[in-house]
Amino acid sequence: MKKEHLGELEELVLLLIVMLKEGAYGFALRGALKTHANRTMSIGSVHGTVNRLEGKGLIKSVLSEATEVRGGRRKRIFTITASGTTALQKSRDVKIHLWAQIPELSF
Amino acid sequence: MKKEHLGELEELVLLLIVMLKEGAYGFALRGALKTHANRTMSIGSVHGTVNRLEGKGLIKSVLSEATEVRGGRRKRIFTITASGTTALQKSRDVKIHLWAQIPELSF
DNA sequence: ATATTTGATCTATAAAATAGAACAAATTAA
DNA sequence: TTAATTTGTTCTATTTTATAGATCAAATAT
Repeated sequence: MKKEHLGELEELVLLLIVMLKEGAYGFALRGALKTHANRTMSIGSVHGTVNRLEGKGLIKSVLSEATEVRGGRRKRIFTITASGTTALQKSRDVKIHLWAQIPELSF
Repeated sequence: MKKEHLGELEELVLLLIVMLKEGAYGFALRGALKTHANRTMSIGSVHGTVNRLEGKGLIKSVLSEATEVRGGRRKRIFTITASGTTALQKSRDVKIHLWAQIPELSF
């Protein structure tokens, strides 16, 4: 029974992939997770998430050319797909709707 | 190693508990999940989530008195705690922040 | 050649999400 | 007064997500 909703981390990573644009690859995502969401994660965790996201068709990836920095290997660059965008908007809409009903949380 | 972030469903349920107020119990949550988030879930799933939330101290529960409707048993009423509210605000803040950086999603 | 650095992949485990059956208590009907 | 119905929670099992850490690979330094 395949789950059809975005996990919490999946949503974060999707958002970060859009934000980072051409710079969205493993280590960069890990860094962005830290600076933008205050999440310290292992690189394995990040790759587990993007692999899952790609398996669901919410993102796709291509290998970039190697750069000239010391050790700079080819990066796997991620970009969001149309269904990824839809999933993001859907989950955002639900939350916006719910928050709107709850003035008592002083949002 | 205990996870410290709100799962996707946990967040939804937390929000719904605040929204439903005194009416926040198992079946009502299941109904609200359907009408407000378009999620069809078994009652077992809902209770699994509230139990987890209570174990984390994000909500608490009390048994209400039985009502006089046919079969109306005592309900387990859930209310959010201070840390539950904090968790909700934290996760909301992160998303607001990220969405704000991504005008290209036409939010 | 061989360290060093940047990066992805593999393996294992814990936690979250999910369904469905079992159980319990109240009301209604026979 | 007891069987059926209704409202509700709890228990058990399984799948999917989340997580860390080690391993593997390729590029630049020395």
